[in-house]
Amino acid sequence: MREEEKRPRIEARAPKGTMDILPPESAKRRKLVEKATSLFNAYGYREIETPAFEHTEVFARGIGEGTDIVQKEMFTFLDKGGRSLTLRPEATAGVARAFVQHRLDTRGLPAKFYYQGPMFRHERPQAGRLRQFSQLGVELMGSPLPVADGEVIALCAAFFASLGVKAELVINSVGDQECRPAYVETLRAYLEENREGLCEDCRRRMVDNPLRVLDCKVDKCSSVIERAPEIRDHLCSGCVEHQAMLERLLAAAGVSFRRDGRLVRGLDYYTRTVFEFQDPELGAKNALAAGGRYDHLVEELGGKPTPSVGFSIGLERVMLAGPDVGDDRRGGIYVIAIGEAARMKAFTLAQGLRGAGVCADLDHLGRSPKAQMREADREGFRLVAILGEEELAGGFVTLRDLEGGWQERLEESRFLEAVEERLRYASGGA
RNA sequence: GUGGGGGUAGCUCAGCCGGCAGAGCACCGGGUUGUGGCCCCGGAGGCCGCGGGUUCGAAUCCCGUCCCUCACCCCA
Repeated sequence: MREEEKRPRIEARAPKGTMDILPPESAKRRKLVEKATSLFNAYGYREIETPAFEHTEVFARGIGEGTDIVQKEMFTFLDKGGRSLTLRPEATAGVARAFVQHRLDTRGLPAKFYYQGPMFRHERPQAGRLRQFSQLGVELMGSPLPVADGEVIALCAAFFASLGVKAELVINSVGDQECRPAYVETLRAYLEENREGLCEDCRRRMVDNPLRVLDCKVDKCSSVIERAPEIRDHLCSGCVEHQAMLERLLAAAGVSFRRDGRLVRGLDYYTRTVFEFQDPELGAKNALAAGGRYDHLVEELGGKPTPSVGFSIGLERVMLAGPDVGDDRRGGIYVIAIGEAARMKAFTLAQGLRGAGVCADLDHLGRSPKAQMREADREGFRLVAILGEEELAGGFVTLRDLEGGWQERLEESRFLEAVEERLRYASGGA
């Protein structure tokens, strides 16, 4: 005991960039996830779970050695055999790896998966950016056609619509292996000529990833960027047609969008379509969801060419956008015992209710009737069962409705049926 | 990795021209020998982030340090 007092206090705090999800919030998140996954199911996607960490090469190869994610944002560690492992910074590379490992192409294409779970990036946290965060997403693998892009984008739009979240869709094409290399060279040459007008970061970027200069928000660069050659004017005919068809599909589906030639995503695997759903009111971290086509990722990881498209939604960011996941209705029943004799009865009554599938709780602190009542109210119960000397003697239970305020006496034999009846009107239950 | 703001009760914050550590909300109890919310009364709850310095005296001034937060880069 004395020695324990000398030990320094432990830091009872979640690590930087991580957070605990506490009750009212946790229920809201759960509802949001359920809403999303049932929507994914409705579109024919089935769940895939991949590990929270992979061999580091999966991400280095898949996402791209030159990306910020791989260069500075990965949680990487060695296992006891000296093998390098990395906590997944995103899900697509792992899904693609699983696709290759299990020869999922042999089950018939396209393969449609959704996933949900924590991702990890070693970054400085800020609003809407955490080191551990949750993503929900889908992958439609094996189709090169614009209808695949159109489907996943429409699905994502439907998700935001169902939550009443305003999310503005921005799309672009980053070209493919046929036209992008030439464009990148054109762009690099242009930037080289105008390096005087670029910030330091961009001078560095133009060497290993010129596309990202287009994303720069530094004022100094804006005039150079505005006059820069646009990918749109350098796409090959295949990419032009793909983009045009996608836009027609979106228009036909009633999905509105904005084209932005400067939208460039930070992952190297994207080809042709890239898109983001942005919340203009959310501030700096305004991308609620993002995705695109990745026609060569599966080959890159050792599989057959498998053109694919997908997106992922940032759960925490959607939560910040104030999604409508329905009201919390009162439900369930709290059993109040008055007097010691009644406590035994209250316990068995609660057990009986629970056994019948009714949400029921009771006092665990031996508190006064008033305190039990207050507890029932605070915890959001719809009904209260009251058991006292009178009830015990008369063989009945007093049932009170906390929402309506009325109360009634019920014969014990008819009690369960009556409770179920009342709660049915209250919809759902806690 | 770079810059700004901030660490005082569970939460949101006041106190900061040094002089007894406060408010609102939340929590617990009472007002109602067995009845919630509203109201009234009471109670509990603090290494004033941590370490050092100045001073008779530091939440307050100085130095260091850690942490949180917002923003940049980048990203969901």
